[in-house]
Amino acid sequence: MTDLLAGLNREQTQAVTLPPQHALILAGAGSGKTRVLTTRIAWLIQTGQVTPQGLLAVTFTNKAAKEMIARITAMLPINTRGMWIGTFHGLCNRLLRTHHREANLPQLFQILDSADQLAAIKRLLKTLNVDDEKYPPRELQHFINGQKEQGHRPADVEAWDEFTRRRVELFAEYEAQCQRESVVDFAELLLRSYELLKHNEPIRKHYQRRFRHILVDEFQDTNKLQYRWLKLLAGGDGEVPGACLFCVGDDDQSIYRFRGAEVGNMLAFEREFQVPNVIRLEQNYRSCGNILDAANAIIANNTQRLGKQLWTDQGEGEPIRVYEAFTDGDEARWLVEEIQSLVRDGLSRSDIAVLYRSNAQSRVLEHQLFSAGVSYRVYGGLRFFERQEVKHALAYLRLIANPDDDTAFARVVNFPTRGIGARSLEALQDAARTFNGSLYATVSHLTGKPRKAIEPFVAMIEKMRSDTAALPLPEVVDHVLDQSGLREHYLSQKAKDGQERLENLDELISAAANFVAEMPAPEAAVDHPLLADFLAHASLEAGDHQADAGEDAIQLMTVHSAKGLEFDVVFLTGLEEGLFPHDNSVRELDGLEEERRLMYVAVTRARQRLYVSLAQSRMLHGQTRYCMRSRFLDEIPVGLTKWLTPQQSASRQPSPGAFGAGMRRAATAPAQASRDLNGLRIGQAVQHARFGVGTIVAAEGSGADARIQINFGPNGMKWLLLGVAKLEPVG
DNA sequence: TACGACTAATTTTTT
DNA sequence: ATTAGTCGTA
Repeated sequence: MTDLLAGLNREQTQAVTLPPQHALILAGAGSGKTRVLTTRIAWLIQTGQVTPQGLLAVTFTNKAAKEMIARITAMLPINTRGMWIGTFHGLCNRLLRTHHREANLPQLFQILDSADQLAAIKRLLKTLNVDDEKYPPRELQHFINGQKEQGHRPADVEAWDEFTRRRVELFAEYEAQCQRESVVDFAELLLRSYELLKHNEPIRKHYQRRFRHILVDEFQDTNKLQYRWLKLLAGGDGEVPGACLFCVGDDDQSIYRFRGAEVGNMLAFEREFQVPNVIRLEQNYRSCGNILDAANAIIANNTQRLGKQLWTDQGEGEPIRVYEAFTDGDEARWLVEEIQSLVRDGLSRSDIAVLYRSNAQSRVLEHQLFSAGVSYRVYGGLRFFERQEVKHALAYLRLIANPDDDTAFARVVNFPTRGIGARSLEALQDAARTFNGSLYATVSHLTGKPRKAIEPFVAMIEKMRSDTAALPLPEVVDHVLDQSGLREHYLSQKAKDGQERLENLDELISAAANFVAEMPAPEAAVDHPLLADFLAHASLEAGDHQADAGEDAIQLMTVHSAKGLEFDVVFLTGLEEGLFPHDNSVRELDGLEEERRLMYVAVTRARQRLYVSLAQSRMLHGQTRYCMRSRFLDEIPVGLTKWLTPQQSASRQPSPGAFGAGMRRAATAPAQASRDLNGLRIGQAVQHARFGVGTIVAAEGSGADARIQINFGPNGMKWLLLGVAKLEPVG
């Protein structure tokens, strides 16, 4: 028992060995959060306080779930199979498969990923003849998911205006369509299993009795519905005592508000459960002192915090290096040189990360890295199960498992092309609407030319199903690739990237083989064993975000995707107003605080050395933008930084004289900036007849298009045409 | 059905 | 600058 706790600090030990009560662990960046969580689980089991079956552990990503399982198995010789450790969605899927009857779903229901969901919505709008200009599919998708995440069904939505009323109708139509097609989207997995537990007392009590300890990772990222789901499972119910909720999170690292995460859940949890144990893990084992001090100083500017101060006993380490480039290209060139010199000094490339706020920034960086021959890896591209050819193949498999899946049907009915045109499909959609059946089932009701065109497709799927019924899964996939004509299509010259796509299709067969190997053999002799499970796996786990994990390459990623990772050296690029913090966020309520948390996450990724860089001008959307340096840069105490270039960019609160000619390097300063701005400078105060006094924040375009952005304080942020606006310099 | 031309949008992302 | 999506023509 003691060896489990070996090496833990006081707070960590306290958290791991808490008595069976609710607990909230405020775990700062790099404070050993995952270790505490997994050790807590191992400790609970080892001390006999709970059996592996009596425990529920929830994470957000499959990666985190896998790591948790791996660490637990390393600590305890137990079989984790059968333990309920997984993502919210994975566990809900499990719940719904087990109780599909009670949840009013067929056992083989399919899961729509976001792209499938969007396709389904587009199809819905088309059949209902809805103007997609007025109701953009993406917006509707966001609306529907947002409502579901609030726990709302169409009847629960308060609609005060015509627009919302109509969207609610479409929400209801969408639900009907999903039910008809036996498909379930991500939000629905959550909501459906929440409702199952809520309304089915025997099932609810069964799980409430079973789970004595519920542990939640990244609790700050939970949305409203997820929190309610947890409350339902953990809440006592009459004679059934409540479970212990052990929530681990960091309010300062809450960066997913834009997709529904509610940091407020942390406070709500503490209040509603009268949490007797709030433990702060503030000792950081990752970063040097200077880096932590910078992070602490930055996050201290946020007002809505639970409060935490990271510290380390590692010493202050190196200063934070700041580089100010003239252009984004210069920034990238400098970065590559610096990286090359680090590598020459013996640092391995995979220990270096280049972070940016938005994906668009990676292009310039990649270009320079590529020309210099430095190998790199970009996170966040298409994932395996999201690739076009893979989705096509999966669509055929989905039709075998569930012919009513109209999304899959529509996707491949004419791919590879088999002469089924828009007219035939329209006829089919109309007929399906009148017969209130699936596209697949409606084909037999068609007449004339459309029927002739589509019938062979249905026959083909039928043949596939019977031919493959008794085959093992990988062979099913192989067979489908051939019989559908997909392989032939990508083999032909006209398909672009054919070779690569064929490789991915082969990879899909391997994925199926791996999946089968990791699954227990199916009990009964059923047709297409494991097919539905494999399809669920494909939807719930889209595959790795990165390619070639083994290669020693520089890691490029957005700050968001860097959360949870750490590197010896971090380059944080594009520290400019408008970019980081992003313009769109500054306008939102509390948006700036979230951007600052993002900055905090970025800074705390670095172990040894942190570089922070910015460019005075940057190509954005094909136009050069002139930028001020980010306010976040100014929030780092001066004593912690070391400027590699003379400080020259405008700060947000300009001090008198800071922009004098003497501060600029005359020979190399970007000449356009002053020329295009008619003698005005970024950071300069100007007077406008209507808006009053403001500060020039940014400029873009040239000639007649030249526009400048001015912060008029209480009168707001305005973009004004330089040639039109009458501006007087102030001071 | 396939291709080229034109238009609009372009923060962050897991499941 | 780029890319996805729509529209009209061959």
